[in-house]
Amino acid sequence: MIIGMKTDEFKYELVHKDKNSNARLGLLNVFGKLVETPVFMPVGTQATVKFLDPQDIKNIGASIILSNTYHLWLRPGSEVLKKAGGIHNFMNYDGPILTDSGGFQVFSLADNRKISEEGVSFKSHLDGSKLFMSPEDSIHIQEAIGSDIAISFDECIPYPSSYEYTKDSVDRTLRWAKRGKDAHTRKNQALFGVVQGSEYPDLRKYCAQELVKMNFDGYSIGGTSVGEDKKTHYEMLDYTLPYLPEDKPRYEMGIGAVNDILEAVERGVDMFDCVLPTRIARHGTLMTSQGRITIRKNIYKDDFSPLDPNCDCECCKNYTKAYLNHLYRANEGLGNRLMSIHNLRFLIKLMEDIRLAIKEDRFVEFKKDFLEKSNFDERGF
RNA sequence: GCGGUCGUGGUGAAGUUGGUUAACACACUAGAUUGUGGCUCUAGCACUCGCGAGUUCGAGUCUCGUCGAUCGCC
Repeated sequence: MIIGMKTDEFKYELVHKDKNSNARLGLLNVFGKLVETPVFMPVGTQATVKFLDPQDIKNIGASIILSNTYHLWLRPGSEVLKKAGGIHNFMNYDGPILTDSGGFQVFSLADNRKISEEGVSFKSHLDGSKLFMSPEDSIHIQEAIGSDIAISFDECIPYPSSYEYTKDSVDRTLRWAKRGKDAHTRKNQALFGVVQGSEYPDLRKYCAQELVKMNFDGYSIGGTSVGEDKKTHYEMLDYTLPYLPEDKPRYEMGIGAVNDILEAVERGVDMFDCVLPTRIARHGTLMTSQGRITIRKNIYKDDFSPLDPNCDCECCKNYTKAYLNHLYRANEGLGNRLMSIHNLRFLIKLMEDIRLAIKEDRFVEFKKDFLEKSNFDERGF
């Protein structure tokens, strides 16, 4: 907590705007806990960033993490989290936590879902039981979880979707946003609305403007990176960001490739989360200053150099590629932990560099430079 | 010494009454991975059935020999 920072408010402060782009440096006061933006939020779906404990999370420089309403609702359930005194107590992590609404999971991994005006019925991926989630349910669960930032329950539609379907869906998502906002009672929890609208400029604009009228604490941009090409992806941002207020944080959901992050920051996005760094780490793919390294390959079995000589993480400072190759092949938990730490640190360090570049009005050069030197392919990892 | 059983890829092993491209798993190799179902998904990888000879149109599958492993008996 910073002295003078109010512990009872959620506030975004625009610190500096880059002279040559829409990139912006900001400070987010999350009820007394400080988050510098642009920021990358590690994902801890089930009240844990897989393989990392809270000390690891702090050590890599993460200032806020993400968790998930759908997963925590199914297990351990709202009652347990209430009894625990909220997710911070439960997982022994005192930093800010944002919860996704569960909307995405209902659409991405639950079977037999049916969307109605009231909400979504679907089958649990754990035991197949029939469940139902309404926008109000999502908010109530997030209040029980006790996250610092809650997200409106929205429909993340596939790409491509027809204009007609998208229009209907946007209207429903807006009605759901209103209902969620009306159901939200916690004063010490911020609530973000989610802009949908697929690739359609007027629908993105409409959705953003209608949400802004409802005056949320921040605005998420959803429905990107769902199969569209990069050009379309960035256009979706172009169609959305001009309609979001300057004094509120903007969060693009589910983004973690370096080119996507840089393009979004350039357009004025402040917050990101993604499973990408941790998921690919567990599968043996690492993002480094030399480009992409697939650690499971045979060429690393006796390579005793560090994973990334330019990285300051626990993994790179203390261990060799050969050791990581061995840990991967032996399916040892330590490998998952070290490689997750590295990939997260890589992105968090990128965000630190981005913030410095914005502060010094050289973001555009920084971006160009980074992309030229990074050796990643067009996917951005 | 006698009798039985077995001998298939890096590994464990399927292989009907002998019949097209030798199952499957692990390992290995190469991909995938963006609001997380950690240990996932996709694809590839065996001129060959211990060795030699024979029977047959055709043998991993039958016969003989030989080498090796293993069990039992003396």
